[in-house]
Amino acid sequence: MMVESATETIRTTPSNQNGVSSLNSQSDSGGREGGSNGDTNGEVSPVDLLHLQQQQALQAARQFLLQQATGLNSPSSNEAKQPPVQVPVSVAMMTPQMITPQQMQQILSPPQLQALLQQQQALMLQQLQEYYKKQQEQLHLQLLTQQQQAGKQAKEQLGNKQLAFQQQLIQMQQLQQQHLLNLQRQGLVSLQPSQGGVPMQTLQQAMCPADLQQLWKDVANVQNAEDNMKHEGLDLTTNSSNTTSYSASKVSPQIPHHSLPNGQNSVHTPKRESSSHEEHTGSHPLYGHGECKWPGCEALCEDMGQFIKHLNSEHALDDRSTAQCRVQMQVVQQLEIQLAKESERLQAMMTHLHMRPSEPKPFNQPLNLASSASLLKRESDTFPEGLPHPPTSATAPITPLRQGPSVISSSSLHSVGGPIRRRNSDKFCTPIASELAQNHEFYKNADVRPPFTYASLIRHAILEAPDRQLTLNEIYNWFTRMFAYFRRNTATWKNAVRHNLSLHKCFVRVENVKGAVWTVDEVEYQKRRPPKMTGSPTLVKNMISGLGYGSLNASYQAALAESSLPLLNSPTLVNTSTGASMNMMHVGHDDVSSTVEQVNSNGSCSPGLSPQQYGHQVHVKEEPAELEEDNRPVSLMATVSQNLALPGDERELEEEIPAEELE
DNA sequence: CCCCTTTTAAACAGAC
DNA sequence: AGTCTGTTTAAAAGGG
Repeated sequence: MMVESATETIRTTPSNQNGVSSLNSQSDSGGREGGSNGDTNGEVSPVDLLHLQQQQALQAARQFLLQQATGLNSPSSNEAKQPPVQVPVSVAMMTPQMITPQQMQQILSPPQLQALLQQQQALMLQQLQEYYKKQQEQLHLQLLTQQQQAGKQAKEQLGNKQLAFQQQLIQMQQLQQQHLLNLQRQGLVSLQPSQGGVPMQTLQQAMCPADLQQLWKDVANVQNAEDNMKHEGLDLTTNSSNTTSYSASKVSPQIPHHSLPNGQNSVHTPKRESSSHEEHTGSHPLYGHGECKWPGCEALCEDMGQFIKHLNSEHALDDRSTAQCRVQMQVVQQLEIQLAKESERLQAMMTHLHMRPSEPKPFNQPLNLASSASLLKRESDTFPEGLPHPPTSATAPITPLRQGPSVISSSSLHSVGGPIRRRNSDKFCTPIASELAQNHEFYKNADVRPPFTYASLIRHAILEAPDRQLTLNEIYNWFTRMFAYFRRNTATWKNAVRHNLSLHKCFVRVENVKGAVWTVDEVEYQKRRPPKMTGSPTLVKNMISGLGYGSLNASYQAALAESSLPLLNSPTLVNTSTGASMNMMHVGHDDVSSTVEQVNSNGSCSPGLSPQQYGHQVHVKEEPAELEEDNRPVSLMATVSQNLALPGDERELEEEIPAEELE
């Protein structure tokens, strides 16, 4: 393989994601105090430029999210063609101020980010070019003017000024080139919707981390201003306008807002169909805590009368209100669909587990974790599994919302936290496969370090093999084949691979006819890493709060099913859904990986559980006994039943759900 | 601060 | 002798 030979010595930065961040830092710092603007006119400085970019990105991002969230198909978006670049509603619904950059990354899957980025980059590029052009023109003009006046002015002065201008001009050009180069380097310039392999990196490189951070921050800030409208949350109108004015004013007014098909959509849409506005009655769902609860509005109204007045004046039947209304309708619609689905699923699950289908509790549902993107973050043993075939979730297809198996990946969750631990959730089949598949493509082409540990990668590689065993060399090949990242620094990661193979008990070396092969001892693998995973509690909470929207990540569901089933009995937990369920989800989510992986090899699995896992391994070394095929598959069921049987018994729970998590 | 996991580096041994 | 494989040890980084 070229891989081997390609032992590039180029950027051998051992540090993980360094490469990514380092690149961009320049753009950021570059503009910083550049103070270049000060003198001549109120020219826009690099700093402003950056702001501009950020704003654009921000807009694009918000647009994207909202778009996805509302399900409104803006004709302009080119992702239309692209498969499942979707963001779960819940994401958009999340309390804005809580969305951190990291979470964003985690929320959006690589492909999504790519799409988003591409969009945004296209815009930015375009605008940048225009901007540069303008600037140059202006400079030239000024230069000319100066020259003309030169005659009357002291030569020295002129010389200085000219020099200054020229320098500025040069600076501009350099900046521009640099920027373009930068963009090109990342392949951003070619905004083909193909999405083939624009790596995550791209995003990060195109915008330095700082930019990104800023971007997210801005998003948060802007939205922050509107307090929590998580419920109503979809009011783009105010948001977008705020955003623009707010920041645009700071920057340069030439920011074209056109890029936001959606936002305007809500404002300008001339349609006035649905006009469900018959609020103002006794108890006003739109009024609470002295505030108007209209999406995006938080006008303070001391009393009902005032509120009514406000309502009639501010939220009369106009285009805007209508648009907002429609959005809300969509939201509700989606939620209903989702609810129905989840309910159905719950029923099936309970039935399957021999539980009384008690009340179709509508409550469990609200747990949508719209997470996606299994972006960065290491951990999550999960692995982008879906390599071979994306077994669409057994359930998912229809709803636009949920349709995104690709969008939702458990990994994201874990990622949040860190190491997570997996349990025997392997039995579950989750729809994430497809998503992973996507990610897989991504990692294959993007020189991005996969967010998985060596151990999980190795395991995956081995499990993916026909007979679940690979030679060291085959493992190497798998790495290089699957991840662009591992096509360099071979010595380093190979050493790591060997090290991992030797170090972890879960990897068993088996003497084979033609040599030695490595296999995976699932039991051991599951055992390791007792440390509880902790997804960022915040994120979790956010998701929950923002939740109620979006789709329930299958993986989470699986996790939920696994770990929480026993808890379903407890009304408290169920109702509260938030805390408890969240945690539970957490607990399980890392399992996804395994789940996924299994899905892969098996090809398909029933939503319930797929018994046959990679059960049989070629045990050799030590204790072969325990893990007979028969035993494995049982785990889930066993666990469940055990739990069911002994509600009070902590045994299993302890393992799966550390006390704290249950808290 | 301690513990644990993961990653990276590197030394070393045995086999080919 | 050089390369591959495997095993170990150590240290640093990150998180809980």
